Amino acid sequence: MNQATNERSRDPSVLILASLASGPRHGYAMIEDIEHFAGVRLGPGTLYGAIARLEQRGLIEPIDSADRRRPYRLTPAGGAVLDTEVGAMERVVHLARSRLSHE
Amino acid sequence: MNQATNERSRDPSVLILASLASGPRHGYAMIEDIEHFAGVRLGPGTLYGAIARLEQRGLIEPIDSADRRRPYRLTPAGGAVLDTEVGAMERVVHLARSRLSHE
DNA sequence: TTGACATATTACGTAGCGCGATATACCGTC
DNA sequence: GACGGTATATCGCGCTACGTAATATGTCAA
Repeated sequence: MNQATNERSRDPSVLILASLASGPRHGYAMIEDIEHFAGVRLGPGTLYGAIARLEQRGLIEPIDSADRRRPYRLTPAGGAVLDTEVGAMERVVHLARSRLSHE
Repeated sequence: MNQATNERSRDPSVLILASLASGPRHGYAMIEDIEHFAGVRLGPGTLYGAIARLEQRGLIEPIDSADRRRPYRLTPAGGAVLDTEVGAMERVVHLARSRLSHE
């Protein structure tokens, strides 16, 4: 049984990249950061799954830490992808906005 | 073998809603409209699958036509959802932009 | 010590995407 | 009118990522 009244567009990967755009963070901190700026609280599976995929794609990378936290940071490639993504979203946003308004 | 170098954020459902925001359209016309404004050409399975789900959720509805085309239009609920979605995307876009720039 | 919280890992079911193959109707052209 | 191409939609299927929940483990305060 999943969510039924579900609104899309909280694409975990983009949210993670956006979260890391302000500096390195570990998973749990991302959860809270994302919750603040996007109003979505990602579950652990969702988050760490997405993190693993992003790391595999070379868009984020872990940095060492003393404690058991696993901080990550954006790679240059990750920054570029985020930038591209954001540009694409922006275009859709503007088009939808103009279509919605002049209707 | 699926897409590997895949960039997310071309969420078919949002694209369809955005396409219909300028007036009724049938599936095939959406494919081309979306290709123009988003640069993505959705495959038939992707498109008609998403259309069916949107209809089930009451966000779009079919209108009658003489020929074999099946035009759809946004329902009020669909317009509202699109508006909300777009607002959410916009917030993420702005945040990511500001984080990317001042870094 | 105990209990609450922070943090991460794993397992699993499921939905939606992406692709390809297949219909069928329509249109022009010879 | 037959033929080939395009417009338009349907179906089936694999696969991935999402979502949820259960579990581990470390940390800190009382």
